[in-house]
Amino acid sequence: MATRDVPADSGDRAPELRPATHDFLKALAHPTRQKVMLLFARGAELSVGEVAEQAGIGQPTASQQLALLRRGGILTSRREGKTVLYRSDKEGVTTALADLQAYLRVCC
Amino acid sequence: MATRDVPADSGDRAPELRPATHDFLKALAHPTRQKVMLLFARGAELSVGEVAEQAGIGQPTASQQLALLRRGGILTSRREGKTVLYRSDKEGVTTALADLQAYLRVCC
DNA sequence: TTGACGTATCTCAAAATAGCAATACGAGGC
DNA sequence: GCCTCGTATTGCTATTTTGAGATACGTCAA
Repeated sequence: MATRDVPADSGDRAPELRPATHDFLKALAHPTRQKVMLLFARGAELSVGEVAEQAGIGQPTASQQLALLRRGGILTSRREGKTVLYRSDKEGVTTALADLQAYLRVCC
Repeated sequence: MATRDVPADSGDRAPELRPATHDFLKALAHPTRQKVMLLFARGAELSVGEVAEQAGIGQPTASQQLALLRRGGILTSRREGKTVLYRSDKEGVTTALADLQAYLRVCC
């Protein structure tokens, strides 16, 4: 019963992936969301409708996938009047990447 | 027709994730496989049966998940008589991580 | 308030995935 | 050859995920 009592990284290294990093991996592990992310190159800030149009998906689908990417710490959003603008979350990505590397250092 | 003619990184940057990196992300984006990977800490070399037992999963399931991890470039395998021994693929992980970072540099 | 516009949520069908039992394959030992 | 052990593959079902249509919510203008 001492296999997963450690919360996050109490000691020298992280024993397993943080839930946030798991969401990060799941968010990126799908072609549609990978394509969506490329729309945000160079710090572009896009509305849900723009993402839907440029990615060739419906508006509800875009809203859902953007929410998943935000949960994964890859995007952030802010309201601008009626529209919601998304942009990449550089800090969230850095954090997830660091946790992933720490995990891989342990098991590889 | 000029959306995905580039093989990997012919120019300055990688426009999208390589298929191998996609498999890498999918392989890691699941709790069972994350748990399995922790069994390979410190360069441990394990048979399919050992993984099944230590991870608390059936032998066919272990075989399948190990195959997915191998396809993702995270594990390698070799035969030793009747048993097949898996261990982490340090080089594959490094390659996938580098491609992932290049991708994130573009879109974030 | 009402109406218009953009976004989020709900509901559902199709597709992908995880896991197991049964079974086939492969490598020794006899 | 046959038998045994370890692994891979084959169905198969249960769960999850994707994507779309319909609809509710939120914000602004009039």
